[in-house]
Amino acid sequence: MSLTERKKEILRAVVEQYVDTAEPVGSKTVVQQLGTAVSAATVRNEMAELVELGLLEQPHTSAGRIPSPAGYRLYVNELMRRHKLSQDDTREISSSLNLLQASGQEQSLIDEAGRLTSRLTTYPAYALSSMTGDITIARFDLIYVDSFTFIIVVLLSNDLVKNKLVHITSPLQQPQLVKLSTVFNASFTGLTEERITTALISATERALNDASGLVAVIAGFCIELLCEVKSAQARVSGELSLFDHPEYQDVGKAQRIIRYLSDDNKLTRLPSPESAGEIKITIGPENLADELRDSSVLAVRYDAGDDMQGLIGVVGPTRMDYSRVAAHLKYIAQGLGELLSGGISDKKINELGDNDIEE
Amino acid sequence: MSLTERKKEILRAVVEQYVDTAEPVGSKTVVQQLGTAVSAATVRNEMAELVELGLLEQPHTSAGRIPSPAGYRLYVNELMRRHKLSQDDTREISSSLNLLQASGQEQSLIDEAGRLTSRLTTYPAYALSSMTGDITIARFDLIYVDSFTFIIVVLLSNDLVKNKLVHITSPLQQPQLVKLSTVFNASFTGLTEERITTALISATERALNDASGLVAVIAGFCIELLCEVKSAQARVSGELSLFDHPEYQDVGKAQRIIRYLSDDNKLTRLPSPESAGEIKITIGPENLADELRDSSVLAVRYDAGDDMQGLIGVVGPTRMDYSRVAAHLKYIAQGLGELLSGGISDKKINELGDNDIEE
DNA sequence: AGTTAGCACTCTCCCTTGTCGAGTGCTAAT
DNA sequence: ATTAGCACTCGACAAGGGAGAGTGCTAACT
Repeated sequence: MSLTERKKEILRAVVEQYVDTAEPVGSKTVVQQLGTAVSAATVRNEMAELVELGLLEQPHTSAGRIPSPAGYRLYVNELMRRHKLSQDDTREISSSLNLLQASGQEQSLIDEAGRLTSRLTTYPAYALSSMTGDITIARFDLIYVDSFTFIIVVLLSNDLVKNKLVHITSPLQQPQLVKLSTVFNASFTGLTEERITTALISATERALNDASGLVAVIAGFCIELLCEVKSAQARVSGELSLFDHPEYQDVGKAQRIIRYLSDDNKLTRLPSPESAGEIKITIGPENLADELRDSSVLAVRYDAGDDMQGLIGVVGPTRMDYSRVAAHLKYIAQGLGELLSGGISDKKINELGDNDIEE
Repeated sequence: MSLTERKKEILRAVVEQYVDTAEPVGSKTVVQQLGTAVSAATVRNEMAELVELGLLEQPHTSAGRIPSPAGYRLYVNELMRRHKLSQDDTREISSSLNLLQASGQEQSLIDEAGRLTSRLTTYPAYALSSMTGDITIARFDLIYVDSFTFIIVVLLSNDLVKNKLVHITSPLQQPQLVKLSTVFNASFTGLTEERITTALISATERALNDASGLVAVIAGFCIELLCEVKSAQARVSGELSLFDHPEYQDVGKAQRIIRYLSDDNKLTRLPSPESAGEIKITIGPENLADELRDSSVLAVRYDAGDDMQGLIGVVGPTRMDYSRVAAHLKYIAQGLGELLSGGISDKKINELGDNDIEE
């Protein structure tokens, strides 16, 4: 599919104008936008051909043109210019992320990245993270509080610490706790969740001569932990910003999308790019999900060290400033990746070069 | 203010009909609703007087009547009949709460109560909790991981356990950690947040001969914890259900309320009942906040033991089935209170008696 | 052959007009 | 005090018409 240079310019003008105003674009407006001096009539002829090719659409006979999904696609693939983030934007992203980095909580950092994305793009954003590497228990401590109470503290291989206060019915003395913890450190560290089997648990029970079910409680806590940490975390933010856009003034339409986004399972099935830093753009009917048929999704992957990666994405109307949103996404993903993997808090996020867009 | 019995019946009929249909109620409809055999004309006269008294309103000359805020108030205070929860409802509440009780997380139990409230009432719900008693540190442990890493584990007086993994730049050996923890246990336990002063911190630093700022880091963590736990937690759920009601079809109006609810500070300033189990109903303009001027708020207080209490509330249109919502709220609050305070997991929540409504 | 001006045509938007029905307020009779 | 009757008011809805924006087509121009 090779269009004349002029057709491309007209298509670009229509897309950019329409993204800006949300009104069908007429031939006269295109002439104004276009640098080249051609008449409205010429542009009309060209636009008629673009409709023929399926790149533009006409809401009705005597209205201007709007881009079709295929038109957006072509625009995104070939015509889109790189959007340069403003100083304000880069500064806000860097400072927001660096601030949270200080407080240290991984999940809240990812959440914040989502919120930030939503705020800057004015569209709902979602953030997923998942662990790729195996997570195991690195270390195990039992703290004696009183004879009916102790605390389990578990250090995971990804440096997360989890704890649980346990009340028991039959008294227990400190030496017994120490023994318990020694055994657990010996036999439960370094194991992934699947390898903590019932066989292992009952073997441990026998070794410790435990009839009170204490071993089972502690082992259960470990399994729960490992499952929880391994499973992908999804968080959506800024759902309400949908209503700020004219295409979602219809409450039902917006609600369908918000409902869709609130389902974690569905989120994980959204399109995702092949590698870190790439941006995957899915336009209107390219979306498999019915609910998103007239919306577009942009997603970027971030890598945080070897054992963790995730996705940040945005959902909005097909009439979206793809270039601007892509630039934001890419910058945030890069920053997040650096913060999560390095943990080198002194290293500042640098300004970005250019954006690679992947189909 | 004493109305004739018939006026009261008419008012009740108008309120109940309007709550049901959301359409202004005409004299003919009232006659149908009313048991007594009177003509439409009589009802018209009566309704005209009720308008005079400010209890009913007329959207325009030739429309039916709708209740004014004062009308709702009178209805709630004097005319409302007690709503009996259905078996399904009580069963759903009990099982949802008991289920989460098992998993043991306090915050998530409160959250779930909010979600449940929202789902059952079909209105957005909020849930707050706050500690009334003083919270202190009950116990203090430092776990040695390697010479550059240790874990702080803190047991609070309300049985919460918190931890933090700390990386340090200058190496530290286990004996030093033990010493640190002994000193902290001696001087930081039993203190409320305000009593951890900079003076205390520097005194501790001197006592331990600490120049590395380690004491400051640990003390900072303690202060942070105590603040976090003391401050009220607020969670809103079901915001989107607003859109299911005709009075919030206007996106802007609904958005204003949702925005209002998303501000934790404002939530804590919402009206709250005097004592546990009472329901506080605030109708339309009785609300101080402008954003809620044409909505109503129902809130119930729950007590969970001596040192914790909270609020569950619901926001909806003034045209609301106050009786039904109040019954749900009261039942949920009672269940939540029992679960949080007793922790006696075997004791089932019993069916409720009657509801006391407080102005 | 590509480009342009001119012009009739089409369609939406918005305003006005007219009709219908629900519900009222008033009056006079019971 | 209650009721029947009746004129009146107002919103909802459909129909009609003018204005404006933009198109498609044709014929002339380069």
